Amino acid sequence: MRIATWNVNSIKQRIENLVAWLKERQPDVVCLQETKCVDDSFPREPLESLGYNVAIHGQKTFNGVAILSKFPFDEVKPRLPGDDGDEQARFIEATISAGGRIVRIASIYLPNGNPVDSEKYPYKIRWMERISHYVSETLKLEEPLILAGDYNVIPAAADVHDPAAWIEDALFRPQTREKFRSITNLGLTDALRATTDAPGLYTFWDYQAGAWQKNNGIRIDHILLSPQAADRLVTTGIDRHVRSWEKPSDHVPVFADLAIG
DNA sequence: ATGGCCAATATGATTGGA
Repeated sequence: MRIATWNVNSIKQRIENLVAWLKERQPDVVCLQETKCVDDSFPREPLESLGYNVAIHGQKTFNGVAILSKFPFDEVKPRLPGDDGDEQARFIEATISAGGRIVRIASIYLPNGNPVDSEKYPYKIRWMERISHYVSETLKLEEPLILAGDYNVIPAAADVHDPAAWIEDALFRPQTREKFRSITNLGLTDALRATTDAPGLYTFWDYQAGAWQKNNGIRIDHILLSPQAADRLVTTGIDRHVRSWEKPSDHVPVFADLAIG
């Protein structure tokens, strides 16, 4: 099974690039973030005609997550548990059966958290605590579990072009990295870092200030695996060439191949 | 990492993103 994640920064603006990339990379499952549209106007048809089942959880203007899967969905659940008052569409979970095995997949769009002296940072931290709780509960199922998405977390200095410039930022400040480690320390494997130690592997380049041309990037899109999934990890990749296409997202797809299904 | 961008909103200035 090939599973990927991509923050598309508007599904409507990116549908042509998404279709082109799906044909090229042929993923079985794709977690999308920042779809930025309500469920009724999500462009399902071009994806369904490529053979994907489509599960969506969107809202007007902002956020929005989705899962595409060539395997049928057994169960789909939007919303991260732990705060019924949270109206932001940042989480959807689905289970599929692949190779006679239940696989649980979540598409995650973790809050940015900037500026750190606003309410946005405590919201990010609370969201990370909710993910922690979800992970500790879900790992008890001992299933292959894949949490893929835009975490808005730079895990380590090797994951940013200029670490010093980011040290106060909500994506990289020590408290954020500490919280991220507390999540992975529950027993999750960062798929990319399980397959390579190379520095300079980025998934996001800002539209501004020539960031792409200068390779001024950061790695914030991650595929995290439960032990039952990590044991079947074969390889990973980042499709950075997609950033140079016409009308690009500021993020590029990340994928992992698992020996499942 | 801010000068420089992009998307959504009923539209032209504001908000959000990272």
